Amino acid sequence: MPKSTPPEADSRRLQMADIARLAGVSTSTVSRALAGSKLISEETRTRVMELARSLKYNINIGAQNLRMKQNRTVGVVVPYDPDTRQHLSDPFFLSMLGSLADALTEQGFDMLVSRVDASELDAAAAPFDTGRVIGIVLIGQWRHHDQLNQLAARHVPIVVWGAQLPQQLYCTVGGDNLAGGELAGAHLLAQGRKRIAFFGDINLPEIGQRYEGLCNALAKAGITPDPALLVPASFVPDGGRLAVEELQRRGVVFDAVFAGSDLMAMTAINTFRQLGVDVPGRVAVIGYDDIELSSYFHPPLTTVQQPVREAGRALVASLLELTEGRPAPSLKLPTQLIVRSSSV
Amino acid sequence: MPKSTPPEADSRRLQMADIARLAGVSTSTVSRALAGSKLISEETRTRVMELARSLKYNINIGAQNLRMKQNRTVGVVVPYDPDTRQHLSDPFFLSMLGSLADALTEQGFDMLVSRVDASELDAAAAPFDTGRVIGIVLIGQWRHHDQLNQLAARHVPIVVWGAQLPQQLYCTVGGDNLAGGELAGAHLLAQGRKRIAFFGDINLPEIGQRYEGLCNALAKAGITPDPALLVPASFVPDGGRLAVEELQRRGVVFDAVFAGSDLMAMTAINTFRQLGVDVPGRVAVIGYDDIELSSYFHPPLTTVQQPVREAGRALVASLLELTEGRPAPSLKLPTQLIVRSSSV
DNA sequence: CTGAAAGCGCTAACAA
DNA sequence: TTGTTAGCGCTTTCAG
Repeated sequence: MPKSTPPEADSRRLQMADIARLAGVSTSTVSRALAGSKLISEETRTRVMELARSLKYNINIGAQNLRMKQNRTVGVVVPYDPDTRQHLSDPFFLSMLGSLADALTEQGFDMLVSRVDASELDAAAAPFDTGRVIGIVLIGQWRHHDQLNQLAARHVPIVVWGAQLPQQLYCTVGGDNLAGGELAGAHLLAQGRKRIAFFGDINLPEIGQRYEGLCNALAKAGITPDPALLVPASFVPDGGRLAVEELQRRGVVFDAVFAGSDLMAMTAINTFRQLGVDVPGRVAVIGYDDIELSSYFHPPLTTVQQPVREAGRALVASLLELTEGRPAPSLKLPTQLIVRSSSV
Repeated sequence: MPKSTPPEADSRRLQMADIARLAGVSTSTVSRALAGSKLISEETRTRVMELARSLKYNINIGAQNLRMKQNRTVGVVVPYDPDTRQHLSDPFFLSMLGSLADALTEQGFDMLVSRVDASELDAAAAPFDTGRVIGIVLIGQWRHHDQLNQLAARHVPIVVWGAQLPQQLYCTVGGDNLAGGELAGAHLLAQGRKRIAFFGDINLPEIGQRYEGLCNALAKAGITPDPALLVPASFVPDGGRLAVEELQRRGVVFDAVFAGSDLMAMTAINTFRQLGVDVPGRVAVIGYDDIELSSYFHPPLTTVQQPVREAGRALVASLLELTEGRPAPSLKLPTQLIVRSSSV
């Protein structure tokens, strides 16, 4: 185990006391000057600031935080699900990370990123428990509703990207999965498709709501969902391929696929191509997320767009509410159907 | 500006002194017990530990760090280039982030992620200067060689993902771009292609070396590179399309494209498709990076794989060397040609 | 084996 | 306007 301290051998790090000595004042004066306090005379203030700048002195934030009992870091944790293996490599999650980085930077906060094994989700609170961050944004609700509730009950300031569930103690920000699913369903129905297969694990709250949305759309068209068309695909790399094969094995008739994620839709389309099934001719396919590559795909993928930009901002805003002791209501962000060639 | 302190109104955070009082010992004893010191009797140690666990007490790392002058956080900074606009949304960079997260977690380090405007790159050192991190991993060398040299000269422990350059004071870890370029060129030549266009800004060190590799391959085949085949595409979202259009405008003959990134290759292929140009029939296309979606693309993309997994580990390993005062030689990681359908 | 006391680098009363 | 002093939450001599 390597030590983690730089060798202060040669040039010890500059401290406030050094600046004070060099400026011929007390550390309090330096502290005040650097903080822009009005208690300090214009003259000394600029003198101290100049000195500090020319010496490239920087305040030690750790010490400052300790003294002021403050902190401007938020934790972003990405649960790593041992089953599905979806982790920090999923394009959608990664884009959420980027969006969060932007939103936090904008607000002057630092971002401490960690991965945690989803099966021990309380570990997600570690950065908070140890005082490193003022709160946690968790990307990926999975099926850990209960563990998340426990965290919230422990008063860990946490906001989760995911679906709003009944009996929920924690704050969620998420896309409107129900509406998104319905949008997708309605679009497919409008194209004359009636046998719509759904790929995804409906035990995951978000996926479940997307499926429910699809069912709503079907209901409005007077169609009863056929359980044979529901394939419990997971987020494994080739989930789409497996789902298509399962569908074939079942020998069920279908003319459209609504996949729980873009990645799944893409692998499904590739599998169809290998099988000589024309997309969208024989089967219309629609994905979910609108990751960047969806538009580059062939055929360009019709999909439901998640509001990633807004998501980052909203997650941060809600977390800040929580850390200030105000309640943060869960939020449902609007989604949008992006029609491209894979479904028309 | 929101305040960033949680309301300690109700339940003040537990401290060591609380545990000490409850256990009827001194804080020193608690400190030692929790640290697993052998100076403490088996009995008190377990008693204290039990108590701490049952009360869910956690050591305040900030205070601990201050006192011990240590730190187990490393900064990962992603420069945001105002020109090319490539930032935290590029799939390759994002996957590097993931890989770093893994490598750091493995070593028990936390990861502080920040974005900085590449035009003020010294800001990259801020987390180090303020004592928040023990060193910096910078993803994206761009053309900021000089600024990076300055950071290194200031003794900021920093390792950069990118190309090794002459007169370089900082440590780089990167793929072997020269070999990668040559691999790609040789492959294309082996397919009988002789007029190979290159898409990318060769002023960027990594891209430049890839082009140089291509030229080496051409030279070995006795072919002189044609400047008309070099298109200075950038990383803008549809760089590939623009490059193809430029090529057409030039009216130059070509039978292959080597793109500086997979994204560029993909948009190029899409453009070719729209123009009715068969890939790989009329034009073979090869990308660079091997991002996850390359294999899902149609046609599946031939590309040069960057060793992302190893990269994360290597970057972290080198940084730790630096922080311990040891020199860290720059590293060139082997790359690999992944042949898929877009080129054969 | 345990406790008292000093101090990490900084800020904030309180005095001057 | 400035300095003195105490102390943020922890670890570690140094004594017992």
